[in-house]
Amino acid sequence: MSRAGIKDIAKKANVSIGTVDRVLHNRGQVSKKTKDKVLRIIDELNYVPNSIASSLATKKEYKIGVLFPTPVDKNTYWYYPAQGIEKAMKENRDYQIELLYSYFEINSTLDFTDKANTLLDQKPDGIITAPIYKEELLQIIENCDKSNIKFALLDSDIESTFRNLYIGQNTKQSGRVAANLFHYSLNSNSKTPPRILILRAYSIFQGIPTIYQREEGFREYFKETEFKTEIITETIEFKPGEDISNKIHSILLAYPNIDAIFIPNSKSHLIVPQLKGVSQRPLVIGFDVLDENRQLMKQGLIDFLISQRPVVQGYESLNTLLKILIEKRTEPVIKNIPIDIITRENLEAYDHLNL
Amino acid sequence: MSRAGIKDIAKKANVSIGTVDRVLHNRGQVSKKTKDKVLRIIDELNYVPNSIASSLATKKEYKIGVLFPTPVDKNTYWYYPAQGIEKAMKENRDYQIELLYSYFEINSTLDFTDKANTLLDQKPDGIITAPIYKEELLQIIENCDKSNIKFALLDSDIESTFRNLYIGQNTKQSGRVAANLFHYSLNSNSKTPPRILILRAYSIFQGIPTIYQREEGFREYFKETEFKTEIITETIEFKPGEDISNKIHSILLAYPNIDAIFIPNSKSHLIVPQLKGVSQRPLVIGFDVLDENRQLMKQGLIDFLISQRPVVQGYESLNTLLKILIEKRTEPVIKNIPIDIITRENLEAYDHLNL
DNA sequence: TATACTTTCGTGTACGTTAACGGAATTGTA
DNA sequence: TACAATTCCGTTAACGTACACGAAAGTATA
Repeated sequence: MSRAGIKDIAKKANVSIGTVDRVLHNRGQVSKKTKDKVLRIIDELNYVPNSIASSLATKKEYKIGVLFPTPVDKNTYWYYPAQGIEKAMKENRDYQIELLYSYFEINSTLDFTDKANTLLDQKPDGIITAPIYKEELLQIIENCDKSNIKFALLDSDIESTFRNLYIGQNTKQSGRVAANLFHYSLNSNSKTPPRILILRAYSIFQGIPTIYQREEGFREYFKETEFKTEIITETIEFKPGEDISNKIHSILLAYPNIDAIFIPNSKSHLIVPQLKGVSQRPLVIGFDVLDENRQLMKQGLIDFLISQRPVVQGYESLNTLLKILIEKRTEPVIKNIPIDIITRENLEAYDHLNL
Repeated sequence: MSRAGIKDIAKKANVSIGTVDRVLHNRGQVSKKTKDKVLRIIDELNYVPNSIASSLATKKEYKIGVLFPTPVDKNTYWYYPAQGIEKAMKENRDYQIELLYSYFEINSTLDFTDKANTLLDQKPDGIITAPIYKEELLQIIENCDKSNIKFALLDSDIESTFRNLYIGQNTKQSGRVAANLFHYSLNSNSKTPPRILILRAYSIFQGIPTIYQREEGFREYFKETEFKTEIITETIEFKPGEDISNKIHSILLAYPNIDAIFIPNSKSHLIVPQLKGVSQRPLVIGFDVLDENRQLMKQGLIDFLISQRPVVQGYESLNTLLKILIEKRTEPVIKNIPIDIITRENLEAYDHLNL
């Protein structure tokens, strides 16, 4: 026999499907006695709702807010999660989903809270965003909890005290992966230990924890292994759109005999073009396969890129959030994103939708 | 206004929904004149069927055959695609799918055609299998075409002259990826060029094209770059279950000063345990994150594994095949699987479901 | 006991599509 | 022209669930 439905339950419990429905959705209006009976039978038949029929019957429209930093172009990380969300929208076009996009200035905590609150005013069923400014975010999440707005966090290094949906990579570990690749690639039996430059360039207010966590993993790896290195660190803070080629140029000039550069965020494309003239090119590991990074890797200016699949993250966020809303789930869902190693040789094998 | 439905079309065309349904599904019984009219209006309203309602209304049961080599345990590659298929089954439990599993002896072409034909006798709607024995497969595919049985090929290096669904990796390129990793990791400025051993071990009758294609890419890479290497090749054919540790041991003894070993298939776990005593351990690159390979990588006996995401392949095969059957698609679908690079450091970040 | 109110429950319609059934219109045959 | 065969098309009952509506039963108040 095929799966038990609401009708089977009703028959077996000598009640109507209406009653079963009320029990299933906790709508009250059912005496404790019959409720218990129905629940028992639901359990007995181990009823699983037919989500197809369910979503056909409900005409509910889901409003979902998307709160990202403004993506200027394909060289902004935040361009990509939105791609994944759009893909998920297409696949779920049978559901009524209204997307409320909202963008905030990446270097302004004020703008973040501002846009977040505007979004909340529209009373969405769920919100997709990222923990760029954790302190401020905590406030927002508290509000959401009160209004029962579901929460999906991308790029979140998972140590959730919050609710709902978390999608992200083990950030520290991704730094270790970078170190490991250097370990393999740098010549160990030269007399002096290899010199590695860690180059942080960001326009986020006070930087973002991600960068430091990656760096932490990076250093930890070398400390654990017997591999000796000399690590130099440089930081560039800049405004979005600002031309920093000079700053970078002078840093690179200051350290002429560097063996490797570690760029702990997506900004390789701002840095490595300055390496074009250099004779003994250092090894470069960066993050995120942005459009320009991809080009520079093809040209041989970037050796390794570590991807955190932003498109997949976006895709999964909407998909899973929707599932949470439909199935009225409450336990938090955690999706761990693999740490992909991209080189010139496997770059083409990843189409942009699974990056 | 929301999406146009079958009813809207009917109204606008002054026909009944029955007629619209007939033209939508090409069931005939409609005069050319009204058919054209309906088609025009379908186009005008750019009607997209509501697949939710559709799948609720059809009670069709889909029979899908799965034809794989017998998976003995978690160290058989073919254990993993089945995992993915099971995952897809769970997600699609609202559809009525009957899975017809069929396993053949991996070293017998006869058993393959035999099991394949038995499967076809059961008249499935689709078949999922892999091009292990291409010649024999061609026959089967021809038969399927005649009976309009849809075909999904896993692990297929895409150069499809066939139909339906192809899922696979660019095999040759994956060999290049391996070479590229050696290129980074092997010490270039020693006096003698590094010595690389290619070790093929298989129990498939006459080997499988995949192995040779990977090898081809591997050699091609070194030929293209100026990187000098000495490449030695050894082959071991064995019966499933046979203990080949002695054979491997003697091969490794024969080449004591090897710098690296390239294992172009999933059999690392049969080979590298023999390296345990060796003082100057060679670099090892293998394929596929099987259970044992994973352990050996953790122990440091395997440096890189290249994954072709067998679980994902299985998952996608059923999912997409189902979509093809439901939407009655005819154009072939091709899914390109990324070439994942796995190391000790990012191993844990891939849970077995996205490998 | 009559009336009003509350709780509990059953019925019916809807969601958009599928597909069987049978009636009307058209064509063919004598 | 009458009748059968065929083609065309409309009606209707599903599919499993959601939810509004109102009826019945139970409880409280006079």
